[in-house]
Amino acid sequence: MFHLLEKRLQEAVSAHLAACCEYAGPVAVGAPAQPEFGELGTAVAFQLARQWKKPPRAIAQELAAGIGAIEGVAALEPAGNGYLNVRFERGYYGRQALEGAGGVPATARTEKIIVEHTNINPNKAAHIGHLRNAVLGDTFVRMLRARGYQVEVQNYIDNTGVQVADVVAGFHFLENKALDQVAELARGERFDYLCWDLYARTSAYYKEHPEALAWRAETLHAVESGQGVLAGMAHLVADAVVHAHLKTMWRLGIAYDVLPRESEILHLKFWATAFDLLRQRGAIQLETEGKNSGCWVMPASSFSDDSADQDSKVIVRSNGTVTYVGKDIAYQLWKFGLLGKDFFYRVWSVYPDGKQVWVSTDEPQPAGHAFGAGARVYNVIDSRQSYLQNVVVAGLRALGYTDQAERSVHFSYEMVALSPRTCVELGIQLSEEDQKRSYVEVSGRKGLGVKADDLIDKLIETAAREVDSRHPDAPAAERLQVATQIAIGALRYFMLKFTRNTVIAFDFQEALSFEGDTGPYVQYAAVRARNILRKFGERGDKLPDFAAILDENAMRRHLASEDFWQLLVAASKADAAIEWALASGEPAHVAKFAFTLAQSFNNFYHAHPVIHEENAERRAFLLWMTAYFGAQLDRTLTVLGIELPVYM
RNA sequence: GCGCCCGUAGCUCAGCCGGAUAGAGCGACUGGCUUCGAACCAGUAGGCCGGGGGUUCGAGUCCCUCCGGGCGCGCCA
Repeated sequence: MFHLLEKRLQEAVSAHLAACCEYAGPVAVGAPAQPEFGELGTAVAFQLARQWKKPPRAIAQELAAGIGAIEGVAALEPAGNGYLNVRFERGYYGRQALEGAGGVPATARTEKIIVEHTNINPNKAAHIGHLRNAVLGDTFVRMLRARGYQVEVQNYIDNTGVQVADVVAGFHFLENKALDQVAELARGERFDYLCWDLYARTSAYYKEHPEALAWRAETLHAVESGQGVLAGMAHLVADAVVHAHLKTMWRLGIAYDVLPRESEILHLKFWATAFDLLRQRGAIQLETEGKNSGCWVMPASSFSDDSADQDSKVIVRSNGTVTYVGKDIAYQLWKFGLLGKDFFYRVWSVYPDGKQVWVSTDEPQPAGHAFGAGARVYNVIDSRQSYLQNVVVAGLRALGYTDQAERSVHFSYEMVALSPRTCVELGIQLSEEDQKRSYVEVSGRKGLGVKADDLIDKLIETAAREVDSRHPDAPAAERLQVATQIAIGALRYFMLKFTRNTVIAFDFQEALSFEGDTGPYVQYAAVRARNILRKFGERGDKLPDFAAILDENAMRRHLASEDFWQLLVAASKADAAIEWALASGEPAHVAKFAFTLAQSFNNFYHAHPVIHEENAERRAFLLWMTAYFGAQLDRTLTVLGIELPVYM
């Protein structure tokens, strides 16, 4: 609702300035510093003052007089040295909020947006760093969908890379396991945990015995040829671990549409096609001398401003194999539908809610689902890869796809490290240097880190203790469900409360907290709102007909109270918050808004008893406010992927 | 050496293309449960927004510079 008025004001001011003075510059509209100043304001008069050589205050006055009536706006007030503040018509605003105006985007958007996230190497269990990736990506998807965008969620599976090869080498060479033995293990519980340990052990073994690296080479070679025991084992391991990852992510409410796999990129020769394109259009060139002799490289001038100081990037090695960046360029081309090739697809698995997730395959399938060919692509990838992501985008540009290069976004985020205190809890030995730092980086290769499922389990355990003590008589299964929802709420909120370029120093104590700026705080507010309405019903009262009782005049009477008015304005900002978060690419803003909204409701809850209100009209208003807050909290939590427990 | 990111209250962090008196949570201290359940609320203390220069009517926000910290810069992915 707020967003609607915000847009309306912005358009009115812009239109007026265009008509009267041929001004076409930007007009920034936002909430004033103090609520007493009004609901919205603009400082545009200060900008104009310079050009027009007039005092800003005079301009603000002219604007106030010239803009004319705006639907829903009661007054335009010049203020301070040149601000123009706006007061809403309270009765109108309340009534519009009641009728649900401004809740949905006016037009559904047809272009397809691809969001790629998670992308965990399928050779070990997911850890907290992967959780940040997946939660950020999933929440961004939910934000887009909430605003009417069509989104396709991809989770890229590198099932033929070094990491999988190392685990396979571990099974085969280090542990002398046969294919059927590994298959047996893969059918068991927590195969991803077993791989986690084996991966660490194999990596450690390489370090002690560098000659064992030949195992890796042999395995990679076998995987590429697709023949033999090692190749079969690689398939088995990767598939089993992908199933484990999807299960872990599903615990957090995260699902995917399609899993494009590296193996099909190889078999369907995506790279060969991309290579022809790159060569024909001169994006890459064959080096004939120097250290990169025999390699196809992308010149530094393609991706760097001061190319004198930068090395060119090898795309094809001197032995003819393609690097990661090369494969990623091919993959990006496919995402935009520019490769002229596609995968075949089959159903990988079905989620408990019936939704299907598809996987790429090289075997022809009956015509069915098609994926890729997006108009816009977001790649949720850790900021440590920004150099490589730049090269990939430069590849698009060098091919002449400048539009697509601009629509390919590296949705980057900083790593999740561990607090020193948490390292001690996990029994990780810290050097003296590390102890002084505020955080310590995790390492999958060394097996150091917090596994996602362990963390979720620990959160559920902590939440369950609280739930059990508060609701000892509730059925056990229900208590567990509530504890799970609280745990997931806490975890998702924790991963979202930081802006993307903040390094998270993960700390158990902090993450296990359910008070203050946390997910459960927001859930608690929403549960309270629903409890009021439920309790009201349990007393045998019927919910009043809000639309009939609360006409514009009634709204105006109740919203004359500054207290109620500020609460309603705060509650009505959900769309504005989502829109802002989308524009700035910061899911954290939605989390922040959810917290502020919950705070507002808790204030309301504490200050105004609803059920015990004796005046019927006022009670109806309070009940409506409760319902409105509840709906807004619910909506915001949905965007954050946080569920609403039946009680707390 | 080059590139990117960070530096705001004791701690962890917000701060919407530059706008009015810099905010929140935690921690500390004081108070509030026989009410719609206190996973809550009200209040107090706590700041030269890393230092210095510049642009501007106006700078936590933009530019330059220095200091401190992190991450990248492979024919690994």
